[in-house]
Amino acid sequence: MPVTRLADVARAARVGTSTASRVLNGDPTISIRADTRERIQREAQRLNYSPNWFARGLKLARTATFGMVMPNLAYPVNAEIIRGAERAAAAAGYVLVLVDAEEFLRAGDAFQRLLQERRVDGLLVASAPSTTRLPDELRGLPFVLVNRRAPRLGTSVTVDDAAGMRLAVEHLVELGHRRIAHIAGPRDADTARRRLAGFRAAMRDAGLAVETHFVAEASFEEAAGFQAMERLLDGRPRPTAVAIWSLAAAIGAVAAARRRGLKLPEELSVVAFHDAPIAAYLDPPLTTIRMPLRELGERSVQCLLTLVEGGATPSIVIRTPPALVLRESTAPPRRRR
Amino acid sequence: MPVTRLADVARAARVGTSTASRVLNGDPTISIRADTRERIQREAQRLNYSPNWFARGLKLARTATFGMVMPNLAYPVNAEIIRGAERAAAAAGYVLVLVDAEEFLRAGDAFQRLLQERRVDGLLVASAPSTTRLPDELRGLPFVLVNRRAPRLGTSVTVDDAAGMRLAVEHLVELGHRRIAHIAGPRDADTARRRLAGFRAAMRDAGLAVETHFVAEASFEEAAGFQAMERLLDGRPRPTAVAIWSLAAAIGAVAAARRRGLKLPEELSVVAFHDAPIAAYLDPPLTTIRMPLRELGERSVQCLLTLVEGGATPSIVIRTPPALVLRESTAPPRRRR
DNA sequence: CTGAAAGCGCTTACAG
DNA sequence: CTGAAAGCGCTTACAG
Repeated sequence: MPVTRLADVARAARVGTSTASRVLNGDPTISIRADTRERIQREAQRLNYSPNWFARGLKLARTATFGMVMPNLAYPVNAEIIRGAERAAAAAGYVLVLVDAEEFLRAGDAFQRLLQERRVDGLLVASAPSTTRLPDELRGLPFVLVNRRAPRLGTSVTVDDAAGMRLAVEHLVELGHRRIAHIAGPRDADTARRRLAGFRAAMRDAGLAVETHFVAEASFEEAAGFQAMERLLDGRPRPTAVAIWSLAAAIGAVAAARRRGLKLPEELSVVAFHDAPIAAYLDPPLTTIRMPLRELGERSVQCLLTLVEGGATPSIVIRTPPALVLRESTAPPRRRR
Repeated sequence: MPVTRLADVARAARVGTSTASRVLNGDPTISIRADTRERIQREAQRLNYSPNWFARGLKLARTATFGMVMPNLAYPVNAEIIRGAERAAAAAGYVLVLVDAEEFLRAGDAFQRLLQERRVDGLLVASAPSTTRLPDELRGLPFVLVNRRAPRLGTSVTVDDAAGMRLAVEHLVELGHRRIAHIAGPRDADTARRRLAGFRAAMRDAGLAVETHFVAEASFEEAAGFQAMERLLDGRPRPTAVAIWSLAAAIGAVAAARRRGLKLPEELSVVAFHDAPIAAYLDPPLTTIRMPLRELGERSVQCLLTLVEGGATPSIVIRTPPALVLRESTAPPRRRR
């Protein structure tokens, strides 16, 4: 494969490489005869020229690449954040490179090199628990925290988790529920803490008590949701409804309720935080809270862009209102039982 | 951030850059006094040196990076392939960079540049339909098709889809089913065709007929599985069991059966191709066929590695036997009804 | 045993 | 209006 170099284009267009470079990069300070410019562009096209990325990167110390560190690539909810980020990055001429967080955090491994060798201009760090220490190699590299707030660490972009969970509670209250429980996420996940706070605030505003045994903690996975629901159902009085911090945990939780022989939604209403296509095909189809995740991805990239260009940017909370996706896992509580 | 260059290390160790380079890269042809070597290594360590990736890439025309084009990042099944590939790549000193197939195939967009600018040494192309044309920019770049067989295109690594589907059918036959249907994938997906072939072969070997209306086609998504199941259930005689080509389609299909009021597994047995944690939490928990997907990822990287090093490699079919994961969506058929 | 020098393919002051 | 030249940070024949 004979690769076309800038010199080839310049020769073909009968100009110097500097002129070719400036035309092809749209240098605004250049003044050049229209026909020369066209000749250069035509030849570049004809020879199918594209600049050698390494030569350019070496010269400019700039990669036009962002890395995105994502835990749980398998979680359908994350796909939407990724998609948003990819679009925004592409629009700005950047390539987005995805990195599995688990691999990323393993010290000494290949991904550390992404940073150490400055192969990316900036990093989007998504959804890691607050306790995670960012690798030292990150020093000096612009990054933004996606869906995670940690003021001491740096700029972050998050959605309004509390508002989302409030919406869930309000829906349940409106249906007539009073004994509403919450399956919360781990304490070290700030998203989880905000959802819990939103839950408590909404309950307070509705004049409802949150008994201690109405909050169960579950990590992200189905299995944890399953166990948390079992604990909830062991308590007395039993809740008539539960708002769950993640879709995966909700799927596990619903399985636990079913296993106990509870009829959903008649005997127990469930609403899950985050929506995904699969929610519509569960038994029962899950009522969910849809968050502006694509926007989350887009805005995160925009923040990173200004950081990379040397600007400063405050942390952002996306206030686009969450939406209730009404399906069949919520209903008015049974009267007495 | 003052970045350490090779020259800094060389100066600190009081050697030339060529010597430093050779020592740090473990050049086997070098002969050097042990203490000099140690001095160089010590200084590199102390100054926290890591080579500039662009300079090296420019010189060597080699990136130590593989790209992996993956459709449907959200599909939990893919996560396992990715994980396997990442591990194998890291073990060989390569970074694996994930690219969303949808973005990838959009012409003229940022990801084309990954190829055109030779930012990766090779490409893993996963699961695209057979009709997809690979972009022209791919010319000359080593690539392997993952989970897709297309001899005219190039080397591929696949699993034994037919054996997997055969296992599903045999399980159903053993339970006593005779009217077994199949929800197949799109005809343009070669994985789907092989699963269909495996289905037919296993049915034939069991002496069972496959009536035309016992094969329904569904794309990858839940919604398509839902519709395919409806078509299957509209036919007469009705199947007592169905083997489904993808987990997502199976989730949709089960929802359709449930919507019709069918009791699973008593009135209808279902087995899904591919396993994932979520399968255990569905209603009923899904019996699935577990394929060696991690191995698929690993072997694909190994193939790409030999390709990149200039070797030739035949296409591979991984013969590791698939496993039946027995859960609660399969049972003997009801007698008469 | 070790180092000076060329060159990978760009961009960009600088000089006409 | 345009081009020659330096230099980004490496690696590697080549010469001692």
